[in-house]
Amino acid sequence: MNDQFFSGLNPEQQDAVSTTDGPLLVLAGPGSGKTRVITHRISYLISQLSIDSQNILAVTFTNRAANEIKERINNMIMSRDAFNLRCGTFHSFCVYILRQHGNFIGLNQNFVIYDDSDQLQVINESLKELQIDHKRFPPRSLLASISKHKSNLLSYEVLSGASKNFYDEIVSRVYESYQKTLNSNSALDFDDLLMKAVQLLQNSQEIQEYYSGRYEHLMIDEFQDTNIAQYTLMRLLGKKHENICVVGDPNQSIYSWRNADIRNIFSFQNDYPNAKVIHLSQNYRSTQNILDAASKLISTNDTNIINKLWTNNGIGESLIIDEGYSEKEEAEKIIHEIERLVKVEKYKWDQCAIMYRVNAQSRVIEEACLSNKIPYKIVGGIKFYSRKEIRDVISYLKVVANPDDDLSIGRIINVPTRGIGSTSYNKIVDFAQTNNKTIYQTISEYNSIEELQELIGLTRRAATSLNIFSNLLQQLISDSKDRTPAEIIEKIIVDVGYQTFLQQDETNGLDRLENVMELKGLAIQLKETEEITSMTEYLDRIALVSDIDGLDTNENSITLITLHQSKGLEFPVVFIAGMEEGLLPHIRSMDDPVQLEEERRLCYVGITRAEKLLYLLRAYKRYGFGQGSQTSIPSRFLTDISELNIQSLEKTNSYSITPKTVFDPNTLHEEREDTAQVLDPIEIGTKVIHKSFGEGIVLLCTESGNDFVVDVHFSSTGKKKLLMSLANLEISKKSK
DNA sequence: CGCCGTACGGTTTTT
DNA sequence: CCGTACGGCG
Repeated sequence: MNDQFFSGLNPEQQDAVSTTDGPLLVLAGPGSGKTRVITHRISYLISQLSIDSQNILAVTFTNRAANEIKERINNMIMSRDAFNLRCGTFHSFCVYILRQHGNFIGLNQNFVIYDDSDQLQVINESLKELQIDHKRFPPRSLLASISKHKSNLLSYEVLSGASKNFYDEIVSRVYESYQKTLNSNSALDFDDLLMKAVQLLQNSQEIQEYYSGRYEHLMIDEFQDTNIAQYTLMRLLGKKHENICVVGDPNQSIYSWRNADIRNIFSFQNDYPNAKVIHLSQNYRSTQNILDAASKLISTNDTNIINKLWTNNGIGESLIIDEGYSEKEEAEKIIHEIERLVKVEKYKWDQCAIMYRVNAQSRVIEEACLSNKIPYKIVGGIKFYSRKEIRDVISYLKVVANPDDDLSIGRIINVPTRGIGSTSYNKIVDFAQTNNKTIYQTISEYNSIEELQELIGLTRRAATSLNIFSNLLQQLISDSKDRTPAEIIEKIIVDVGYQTFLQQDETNGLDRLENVMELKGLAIQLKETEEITSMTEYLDRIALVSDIDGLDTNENSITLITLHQSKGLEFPVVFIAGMEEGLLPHIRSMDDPVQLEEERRLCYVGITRAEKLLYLLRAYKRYGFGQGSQTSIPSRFLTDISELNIQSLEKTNSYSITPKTVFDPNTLHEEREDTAQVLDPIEIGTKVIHKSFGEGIVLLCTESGNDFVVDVHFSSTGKKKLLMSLANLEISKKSK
């Protein structure tokens, strides 16, 4: 029976699956069957050792990975039992225990989760209050510092008075104000989810006893990307049984910027001296050529933990490195090569992936897909939840779930416009603050127009509007008790008048309404598929699961994805675009050797996603952030692997592969005449055509660096200032 | 109070 | 280029 169970696993993998007593550290290279080990291990525990599946906790890095594991296990053991397995991210697990037992540490059970932009808004408000210049202390950087403290489980109380320098002092002050705002709004940010969960297990004897024995077996995937808070949580959860299996690859650690701490791997060995260590180094995914490139690249890192990759898959095709003149040509080359692979080599669209360092790169590639009619999907990057209309509706939902959320109330109090402007709003906030109440408490307590006028000092008009708003909220909140999220969204659209409000926007109103309808559609879908019926469940789900799945699964299309998100995936054909200094490695990481090594690991992750074919592309010229296009230097990562067997694409229409091209990154790029890029000033009075504004007349044209600023009067929209290199103005034939 | 205009700034990666 | 923030006017 066991023989059958282990068939298809190599001895190390078998060892990793069946070592189920005590701590286990699995150090596994890319493509070594990590997920396989985890799924087999869980199945082994359930089917061979008769462990009840609800006593197993498996932690993954993304929800996508969790779903994959669940699905595979369902297929393996075909029992409803597998359904009880708790498998998901640390964050989702924390939400789960906090919703159940958060009250033990005084947490409001209806807490809402704040996302990145909520956090920034709170920081900005804190800066105003503390009179800190947001230019000298950029909110993003303050937020990163605060987040770092939180990941290390440092509260502002602990921190206060310990500042070593002025910046630290500012951080700790902002941290305090920020945290107090979150607390009074009953809101948790992503770091709080972990921090409060740790607090819960540490501070409540009762809870600690329960949870430290609750899970007989603990499994953590992508262990190299856990932070201190997560590590602490692991220690607490595994305290009684110590059956903790962690799987990771130090060379794939790419989230230190999110406070992941690679030292967790060493801590594990220190904290569990009896831990067994298993190495998995055989690669089942890629060809030897691809692995050689990966090994060569990663061996350039000083902190590389040597883990020579090997495979029985054979040498495979050579790597292909090539250059486009511009990022546009880079994209065209990729797309044409994919077309060739599909037509000639019989690959399928969904076997091909294009990876890049920053989301912004996806746009040109997307355009190339559109113009060549190539089916594609973009993973992540879609800022669905950051659209105004979506944020508005979600703010309503958050308030319904947790009326204490002042931030969300502030967002909706005058949306749709109902006559409560900033002066009135400030009066309300001041009044609420001096009386130590939340906004909702204030407006529902003093719920007559007269009271609002007298106590808060509002005008009659504002007080009337506020009274209506207050009643509206109370109605929504009481309605939500026996209604589904979808029904509440419908109420917001119709009864609250959000639809009418959107219809005033003549240009995008319909699109925006459609987005809101999609949000409602998601609520309906989640009710059917995951039985999500309460508002908190719905909001938790939206906050925790970033990718809108179900939208593009099973679709036969190529994949556009950032290198970070590609972790854990594999594709027969992988293209990495933008192999340039400043992009990969990213300019913000180039002056710090530690960050530079992480960039190299990131590239390593990308390379090792490829099964059969790997293409590394760069552009000779690329549009910079400032203006105009700039020539770029080939990435040092190309130089790292330049001695290997490498070919390039032939510059014919079909871009077929040239055999035996010797590669030298420094001679690869060709100087070429600027063709369309030469900019000439346009004479005043010239008639021009713009893609979206239509016809117009040039009023003024002034030089600005390598570029020109053109003032145009359009018949459609009037006067506009445009940057010539970006505007794509076409000179109308009618003018002389 | 609400609308419209202009000025400005911003781009790493994400649970 | 694009979205947001803020100031002035009706």
